[in-house]
Amino acid sequence: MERVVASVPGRKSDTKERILDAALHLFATRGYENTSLDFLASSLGLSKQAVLYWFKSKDILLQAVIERDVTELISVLEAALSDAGEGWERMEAVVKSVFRIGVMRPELLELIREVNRVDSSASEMLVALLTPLMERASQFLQAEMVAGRFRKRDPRLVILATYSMVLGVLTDLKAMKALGEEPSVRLLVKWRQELLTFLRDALLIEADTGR
Amino acid sequence: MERVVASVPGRKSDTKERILDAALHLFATRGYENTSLDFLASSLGLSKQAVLYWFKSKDILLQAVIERDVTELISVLEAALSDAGEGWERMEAVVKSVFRIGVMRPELLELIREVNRVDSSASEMLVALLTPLMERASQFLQAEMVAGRFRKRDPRLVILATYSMVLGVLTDLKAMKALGEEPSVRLLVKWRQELLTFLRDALLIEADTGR
DNA sequence: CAAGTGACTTACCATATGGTAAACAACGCG
DNA sequence: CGCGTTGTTTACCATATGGTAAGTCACTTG
Repeated sequence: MERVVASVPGRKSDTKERILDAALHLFATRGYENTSLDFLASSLGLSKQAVLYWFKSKDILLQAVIERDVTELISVLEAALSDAGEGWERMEAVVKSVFRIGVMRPELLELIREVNRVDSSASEMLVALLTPLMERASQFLQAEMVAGRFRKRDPRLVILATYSMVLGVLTDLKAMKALGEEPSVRLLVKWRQELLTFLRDALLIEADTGR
Repeated sequence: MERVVASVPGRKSDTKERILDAALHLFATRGYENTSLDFLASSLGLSKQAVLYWFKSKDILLQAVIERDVTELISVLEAALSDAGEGWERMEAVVKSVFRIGVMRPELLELIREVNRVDSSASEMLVALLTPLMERASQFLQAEMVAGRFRKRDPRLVILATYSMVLGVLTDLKAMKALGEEPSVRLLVKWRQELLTFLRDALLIEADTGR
């Protein structure tokens, strides 16, 4: 409806990527059902059919967004889960990674929330993508517990709780409003620290790691 | 589409309540945009116009659901926040209340998730309803911190984190699937206990309350 | 018992939506 | 230069959706 960049109809266009970008943004911020192909297309200065040329259906578009962006997200987390040192350091690295994403590309996290909600083949895809990561995280936690560094808990609960907490702090903006806070980067930085401490107290077994 | 109970068209019908019940259920499980008035009505054996007779628009229906059900939810929490003893006991009572609701009437919590997401006047209403409760909870936490029973944290973060965590454990079923768990009451009871311990470690200052 | 009212239903409608079919423009290639 | 390919548009469509208007039917009340 505004962005009539009008790339030459000829060859080699970056349209596909631009559609994926817009879809990520709109699905995340306005919701999947609430984003029509017409709206999405015209926000790029395209007709709906151009979108349907690249992605045969809306559902397939959603799947493509997930495949591109969630895969990226997961690889970032996988990296954090592998790189950093032992025990708490590693846990901290993962949480910090998520926060970094939450600040720089909040739409990625909102997309996950959204896909988790929508009833489509896309959500199964998300589960399939997420499962190995969960499995790795679970094994990490279990190892830490056996080593006596983390309190013994059901690792799956720890994951789900942490996941919900971090995602919640980063995406539940409406709830923030009810708390009388406007979300800002400054606040998120502060809360990241507090949340890490919160998690540490909950997980780590006291061994005066330098309080 | 099936439930053609056919109450007498005459007087005094419970239709209004039945519509609210169905709306709560469908909005929570299928989402607001994804639930058409036609579908909702026919699930009650009514025509769409009967629904529009009681509620002038879909948005107003959503607001009515919130007004009826979220108010109820909040009063339950208010009660938990007032009744129980001091310190951790009270915190525990609140969390247990939420879990009780999550087990017995999961739709109530799912509705909150849903409304938090939908962009409508309804979400402002939710914020308005939730704000006083948040305020009370915040004051409670602050008092506990001053009294030296709870660790000193930003109360709003504690609320948001706890809120997200509990709601997440209770509603993020898809995430559970990725963890290889089918949600069941048995599991929830177990996780309620674990989550409480998790929270206690994070919040309570050690004073050997009977570890 | 006639008029009104409460609780619906049937008819209807404008609009939005996902999607199909076909035309069309620019380019690369033989 | 003609011709297929790629990317895109214009036309079109069936269906779904929220909502309006008016009718209907039973019961209540003056």
